[in-house]
Amino acid sequence: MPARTSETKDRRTFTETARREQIVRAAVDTLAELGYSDTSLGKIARTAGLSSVGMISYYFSGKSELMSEVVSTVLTAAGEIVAPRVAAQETAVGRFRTYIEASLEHLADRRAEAVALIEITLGARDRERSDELEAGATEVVTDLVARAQAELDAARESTGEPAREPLDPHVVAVAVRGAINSAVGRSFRRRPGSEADPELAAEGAPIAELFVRGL
Amino acid sequence: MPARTSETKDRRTFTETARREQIVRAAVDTLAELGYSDTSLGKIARTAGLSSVGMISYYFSGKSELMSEVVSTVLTAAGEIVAPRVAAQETAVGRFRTYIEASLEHLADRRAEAVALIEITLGARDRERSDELEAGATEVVTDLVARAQAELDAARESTGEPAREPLDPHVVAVAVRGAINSAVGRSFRRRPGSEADPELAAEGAPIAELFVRGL
DNA sequence: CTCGGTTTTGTATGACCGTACAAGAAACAG
DNA sequence: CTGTTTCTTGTACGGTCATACAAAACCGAG
Repeated sequence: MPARTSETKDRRTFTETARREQIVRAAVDTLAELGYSDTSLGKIARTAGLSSVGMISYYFSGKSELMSEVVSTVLTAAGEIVAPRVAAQETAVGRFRTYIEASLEHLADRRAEAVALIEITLGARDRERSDELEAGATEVVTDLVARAQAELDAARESTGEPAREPLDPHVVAVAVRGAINSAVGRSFRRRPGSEADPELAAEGAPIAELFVRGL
Repeated sequence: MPARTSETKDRRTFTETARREQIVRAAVDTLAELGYSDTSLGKIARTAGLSSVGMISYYFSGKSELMSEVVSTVLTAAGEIVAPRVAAQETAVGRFRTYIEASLEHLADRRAEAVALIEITLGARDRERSDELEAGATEVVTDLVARAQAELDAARESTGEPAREPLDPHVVAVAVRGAINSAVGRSFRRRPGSEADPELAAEGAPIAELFVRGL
């Protein structure tokens, strides 16, 4: 074991990162095409063009780690696209609207990733981590909803409009996330495959409008 | 083969109907507890208190038929509760609102059935039938949405209120169904088990209000 | 009691799964 | 060239699954 200056371990070989990426991509495509229950390491290896399942075992400690890697890869990519667009908005309503629109536009471009994520979330037996993730996402939306609500209420008060009975932001947030997932599912049913779906991207605006009107 | 007057086959033995019912109930509970991918005929037999899986094979042609029976049983029960309540409403908005409220109240009382249905829908490999079912349900909602929209538009016009840009009823319907499913899923995550969840039942009104405001 | 259908039990089979592992091939450093 | 590490291949094991099927138990009618 050679002594290094700062790091004691060389972290990742070139081959290793490339292989891991290749396998994760194949896992995403397989999950999207076959669903969680019909996805096996053998099928993933086949999709990836690997001649042996042993390959996957070499680069991942097991199926569980591979699935975790898929989830974190997909979520990280989504966050990097959506978060800055949301943050760029100046009003709370704009941020809420943009979250929905940007999410659907992003998912329309990467439907396989989106479906793979849903499959893992609903299919994996180890639900603790999935639930944690879902809860985190819902919490973000809850915050966006609450702030948009406050902004709209203030605006209504200043123009003398009658106040509305406030809706529980958490309930609204769950509805929003359900609407997004449902739209993605329908898009995939309507047109299976990995190509982008412009119809899905176009649904962001009306869905956002629907919820903003309701706040 | 004895010749009968009208029916050539005696339809169902007493034992047969009772056993089928017992097995379907056990399937529902198992699906709700373990999820589709961890549900097997063996586990279902165990839940039902049967000493052998052969029992299931005797009363059902296979796993596929059992799952179909679960789906149709659950959907029939739901329809019998929700449909008359919806039909009793006099206004289109009332029918739309009642659909959401009655659905959530019914599902709150029978969460195991609801979760089992979702598990089959998302987990079963034979997606044709599930997609057909989901499409049918969404079509019903689409109709409710379109009529409520028309009613609200007419009301706005008669009071001189400005007209709203109309939202695609199909997009709204998908959002509604997603919101319902999402609420059920969260209820089950919050409190696993088969007992009724009063919180879920109470969410019907605000969710309906949210969508009615948005139309 | 006896017989014929119905119901229940128990087991066998073949397929697929995740994982482990041995052995070979390739890349590479000294 | 040689030894070592990294990478790849192929196979084998233990387990679970859906299904099929044979034998036993049950039960009502004649």
